[in-house]
Amino acid sequence: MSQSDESGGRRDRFAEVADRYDPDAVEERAFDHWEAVDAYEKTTEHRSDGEDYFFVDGPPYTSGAAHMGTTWNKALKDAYIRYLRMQGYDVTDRPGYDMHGLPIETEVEERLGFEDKKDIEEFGVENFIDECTDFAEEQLDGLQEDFKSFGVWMDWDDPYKTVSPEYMEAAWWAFKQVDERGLVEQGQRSITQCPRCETAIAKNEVEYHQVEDPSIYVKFQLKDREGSLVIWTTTPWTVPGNTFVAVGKDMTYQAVRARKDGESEVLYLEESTVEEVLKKGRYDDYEVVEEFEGDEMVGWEYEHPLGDLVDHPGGEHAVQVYVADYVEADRTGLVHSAPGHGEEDFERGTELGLDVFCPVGGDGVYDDRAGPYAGQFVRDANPQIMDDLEERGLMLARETVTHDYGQCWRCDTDIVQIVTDQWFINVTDVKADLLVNLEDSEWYPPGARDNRFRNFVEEAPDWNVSRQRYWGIPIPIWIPDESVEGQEWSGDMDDAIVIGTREELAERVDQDVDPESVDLHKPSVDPLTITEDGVTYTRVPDVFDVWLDSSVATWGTLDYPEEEAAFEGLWPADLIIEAHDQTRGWFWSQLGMGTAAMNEVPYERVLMHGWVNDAKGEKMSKSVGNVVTPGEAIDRQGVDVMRTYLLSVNPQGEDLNFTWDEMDTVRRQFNTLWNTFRFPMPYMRMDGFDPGVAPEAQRGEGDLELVDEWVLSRLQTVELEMTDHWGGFRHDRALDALLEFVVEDVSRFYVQAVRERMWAEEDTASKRAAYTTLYAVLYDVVALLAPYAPLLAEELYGVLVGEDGHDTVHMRDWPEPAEELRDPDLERDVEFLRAVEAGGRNARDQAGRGLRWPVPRIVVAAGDEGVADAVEAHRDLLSERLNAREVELIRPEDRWEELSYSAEADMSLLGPAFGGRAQEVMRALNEAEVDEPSLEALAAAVNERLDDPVELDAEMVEFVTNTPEEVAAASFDLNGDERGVVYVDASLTEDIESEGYAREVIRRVQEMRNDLDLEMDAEIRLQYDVDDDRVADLVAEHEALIREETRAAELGAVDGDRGARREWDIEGVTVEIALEPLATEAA
RNA sequence: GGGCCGAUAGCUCAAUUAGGUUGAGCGCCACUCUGAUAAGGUGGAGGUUCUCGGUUCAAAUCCGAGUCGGCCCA
Repeated sequence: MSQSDESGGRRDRFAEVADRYDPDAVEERAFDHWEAVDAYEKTTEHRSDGEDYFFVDGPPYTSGAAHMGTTWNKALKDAYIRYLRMQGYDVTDRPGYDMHGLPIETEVEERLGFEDKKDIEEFGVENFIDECTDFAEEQLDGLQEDFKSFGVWMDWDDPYKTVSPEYMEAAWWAFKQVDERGLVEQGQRSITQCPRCETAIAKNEVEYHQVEDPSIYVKFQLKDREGSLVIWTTTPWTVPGNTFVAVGKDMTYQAVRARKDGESEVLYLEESTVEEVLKKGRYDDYEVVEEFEGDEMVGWEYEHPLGDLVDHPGGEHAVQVYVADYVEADRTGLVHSAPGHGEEDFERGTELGLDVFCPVGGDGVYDDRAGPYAGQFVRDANPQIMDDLEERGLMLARETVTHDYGQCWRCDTDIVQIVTDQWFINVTDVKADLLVNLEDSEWYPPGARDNRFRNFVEEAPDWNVSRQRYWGIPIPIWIPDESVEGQEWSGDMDDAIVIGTREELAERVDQDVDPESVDLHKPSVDPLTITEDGVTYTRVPDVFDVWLDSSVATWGTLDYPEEEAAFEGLWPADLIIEAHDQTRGWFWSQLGMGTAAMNEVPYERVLMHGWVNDAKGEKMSKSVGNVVTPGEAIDRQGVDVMRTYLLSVNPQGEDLNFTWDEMDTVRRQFNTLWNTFRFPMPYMRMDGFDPGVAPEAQRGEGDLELVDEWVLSRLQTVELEMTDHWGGFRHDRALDALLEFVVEDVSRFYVQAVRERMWAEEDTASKRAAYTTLYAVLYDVVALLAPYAPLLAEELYGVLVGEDGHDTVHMRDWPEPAEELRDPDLERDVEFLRAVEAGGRNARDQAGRGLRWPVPRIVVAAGDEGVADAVEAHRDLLSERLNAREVELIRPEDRWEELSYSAEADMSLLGPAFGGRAQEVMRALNEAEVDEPSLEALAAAVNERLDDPVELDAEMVEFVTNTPEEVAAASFDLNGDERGVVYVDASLTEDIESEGYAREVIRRVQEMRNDLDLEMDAEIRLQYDVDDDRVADLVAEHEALIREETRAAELGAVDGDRGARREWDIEGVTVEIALEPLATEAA
């Protein structure tokens, strides 16, 4: 940090920059600078009067570290926040963290060595919640440090946390709105339950794995007719709960008489399954007795297979056959249905008005109604149930099957499907509103909304928001305390109390509560009771599904309802940015909650990005070992390169395949960028160039030359394009435009073109014009770069402005293109010229004449008017770029008269046509040379050589263009379209040789200067001897040029042995060069 | 098993909106250049546009069926 000063790493304007771009050094300096000048605070303050822009951070879950996907997400958010600020907006940038939920509970349970809920109860719920809080805060700190290290600017001092009282209040408030709209209800649902965690878990929290389960075929004996229905199941433990058998309405069933060991019985099976099932039952043979359509079987009664053991409620319509649309024609085509377990069974059973019988508790253990199985864990009871069926002669076949089965995502316990009381938000009641509100959000990419999201919303079931756990927002429902005699809740929400705020809580509960300081977690609110109209209410014990927490983030971010002003002014969110997995996550939960609570979608724009996969497009996973962490990427190439790489790919829904190669490419481009900045600094410093404090105002000042006007015009065009791309959420394309401009236009063309002007020792108007132009370009480039590579941009901005300007580049306005500097015609002309130039270099290459040697002339045969006009208008530039004394232009309608044409004969056509004269004609053809490539001219030339004229055919000949001696030719094209030919006359004259040799000498001197590590403007004593009198004279003609280019204050013949000396071979001539630096004047 | 998305040069992507000879950058090879030097210039190799089938004078593009990868759901 030797170069830093008290302003925190900002250095003098035009200070010397390192030879190479060194991300570590740059980033350390920039971070220090930010801290020293309070760059973040100053930037937000700077925009505090701007138009509001309400961005909402989707809160990452506080378990686990930031991975490359999180990094991409935060880099995107940071880039847009920076960009929007540069556009003048006052952007809300409060980060958030999702801190409740089962994942953290299980982490903590694991830490404490807990097995199940009983351990938690013993430990104490309050203690457990404290542990969860500590764990979540610890994780939050880690994540936040990571995000800061990515150069992300958000309000790190004041993140919103889903565990804070004001945030939890936001959830309560929303839930109360939902209740007031009549959309809250308690109800039974078939849910996926983790028997270890003893809670419902969301379906998207279920993971599937391969397990081996029983696979049994069971006979259900019919009551009023002979025979049995045959059903198939992999869950014998659900057979006690059997309430009906489902058939397919239009499927065909057969009654078959099957024989085995001399006995026979009638079995009912779907027709296509008969063979297979009877084989499994080892029957000897069978005959089809009768056929039925599914709906003909409705109402058939059967004996419950375990009816004698289990306390099944039965009921008038139970234990019968019904049709259901979930039946498929496989296995047996008859589906054992237990509304107390399966989801489809439940729905169909409820529809049919059947009692729901679920003799299983939340811990997966049978209750007393299960008779002999009571007290057993359901899966442990499987063998006994199968034995009982066997004993009753009902088991047709008993096998095992390996299939996918769901398990809890946190503790890997196999789930059970049971029916329990849960709390729901009835989103299905407002399905139409959901679909209307969804249209109010604008998605990038648009198809994600209209296909994937809409499909999901259309199919979405009611939202089960209750969890029977501890670490979450308590559900704010109080119902009559049923332990009090004479009180029983009606199940009607009108007879329940829903609390919406802390204030309301304090007002209504029987106990003393301070709304300012109350914590809303279970230990605080569980003991609170409400007594109204003689009825005492207690809170339901459940907590919210953690997805409900983040669904209120748009108002939670604003501390609503505690703070009202911000909500009134800002809500709904202008923009959210998350990955495509959130379609069914946060994008959905917010739409659901927003619609249920306020009938609005809480966000106006969605940028939906993808996931980061490995180089082959496969998911990064620890077990596969293909994970790349952000830390590794930063170690290898730095923060700016990593960010810019992540921001260089399409952000709209597509996954990113992470490759080091691509990241290295960004590094190389930054190196070029770095060199582009480095190049003019020494000159500007030496000349004391002062761009003033408001460099924008200087654009176009001084004697601008064509290239200056051109590069300024290109800059305006690039700004236009970039702004356009940013507006369409394609910042990746904006980045392409920027880097192409920097690398192709500024570095490879403009800097090349102004090199000589900057090198001039005297203070010329031309040099100053080059300074102001390049300065203006670089000044805007740092701004355009800032959202992508905020640290590098900071460093380069510091080099450009020193102590002037803003404290940080991020306070800058996004560059506004200046129409008056934009000249599309000029840009197009230069494009043509660059094409011509490439052709010229190609031709020079062929002629073996490097750019250092001038050529007397080039001739451009323009293929069209556009090229011709461009060459005409900018001859000087072209002659300079191609180092040609003269540029001749041949317009498309003309022909260069120095070309001649000859022809090659096609003997396969000449032979048949001319027979014996073919040889003679061929010779004449090959010798003929004409001025224009026409058949008439050629025929005339040929016939001149022949005694008897012949008729020539166009097919017989192929024209060949002959260029004069010493002339090389190359065609050129633009974007693949051929636009003409460049001819380079590479003939030598004394004049040219003189300059060529002189430049060869200069080049060697430069190399020696370089070897001596001389400062750019260090003066030298130069001596040389040329071992060839003619060449010596030629070189001597350009001594002035040599002095100027090599900063040789003294020039003469080699004398003595002082200084560095070296012998060179230049085109076969030995040249001895000696040089030494002259002492600089006293410093 | 279902929905959505993707597959084009070794890599990253463009060309798909009206069907008309598949392109760029990077990488690679050869030559060249040497005061931006971990650069610059010129040339070159590299493609069954995932596969199969269909529509069409003509398909990377439209239709159908698959394969592989991703997300979500079962």
